[in-house]
Amino acid sequence: MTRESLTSTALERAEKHCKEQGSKLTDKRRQVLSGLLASEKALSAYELSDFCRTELGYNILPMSVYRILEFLEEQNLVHRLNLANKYVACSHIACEHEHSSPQFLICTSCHRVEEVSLPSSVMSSIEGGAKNVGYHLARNQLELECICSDCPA
Amino acid sequence: MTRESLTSTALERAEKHCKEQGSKLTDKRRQVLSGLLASEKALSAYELSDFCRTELGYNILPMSVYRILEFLEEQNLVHRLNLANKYVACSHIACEHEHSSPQFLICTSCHRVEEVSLPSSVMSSIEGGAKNVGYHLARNQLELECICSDCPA
DNA sequence: TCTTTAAATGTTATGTTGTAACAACAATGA
DNA sequence: TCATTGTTGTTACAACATAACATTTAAAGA
Repeated sequence: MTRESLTSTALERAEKHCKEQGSKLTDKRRQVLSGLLASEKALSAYELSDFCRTELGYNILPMSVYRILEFLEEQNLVHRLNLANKYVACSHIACEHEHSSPQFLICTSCHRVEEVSLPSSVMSSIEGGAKNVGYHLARNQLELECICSDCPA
Repeated sequence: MTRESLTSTALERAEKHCKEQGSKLTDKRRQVLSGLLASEKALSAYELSDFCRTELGYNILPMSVYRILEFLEEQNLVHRLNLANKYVACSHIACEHEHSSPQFLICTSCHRVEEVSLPSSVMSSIEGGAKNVGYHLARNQLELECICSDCPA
């Protein structure tokens, strides 16, 4: 599949998904999501606003991007990466696969992101370690600073 | 041991550590480190500047705090938490214990931080998962959003 | 000791990221 | 149609971070 058809498939799925949730994927929201999909990496709200304008001709101010990203995150269509203060499109929009606890490998050089599934023993081991000191996980999300195969070490 | 004596022990160790590295723990650096130790939680550079001034009477502008935190991080006396954009004093300054890969449980409510040691199998399992998709870890540091025992869920 | 040099800190300005508050507009249902 | 709600536009500002240069302090060598 080409990137374009992958993106359009993802947008169809996203629209359907929103409808099922009783909300709507408006034009602006579709534009923001398609921008994030097209960029193929993690972007800050400001970067995404720029990308939408310069690459796709969509004029969306950062303030709106923030709001729309918040909406898309509630719909599980994008993920917020707190480690990088950036957002990525969920890599499972276009496939049927249902993800459990999202785990992200973030390239600190080019900001490409790989969404992986580590063995559940990892998360339970971490959760156990936290419990030992009286903490419990607020979020089942693992974010790791990495270097990807395209970037020099 | 009281908190005060723990802090002064930590400061002594820190000074010794710096000397061994051929650098110096100056007055300002000591003040910043003691502020972070006294706060007993993770603080941003601006929060730490405030804390030093209002709680300890040390007047250090944020710009200097940033520089000093950078120095202290190089010395492994403080850790930068990218997940929270804050800093914590290393919990191993005052003890002999040498830490391997630092792993932090961060209370998203009160910003108390627990520095733990998870079984090495966890990190190697994560590293393996990364390698499978052509990534490798840039930093052996795990940061997790938690709720601590003092805060309501 | 004096001088030179380097290191540390002070100061000001500015860039970046994120949010608050309210206005304007659009869609929906009675 | 009108009222209600949801979405987007707009402006202002708060918080976080760094750049550039001045000043002070410490260290090292003559």
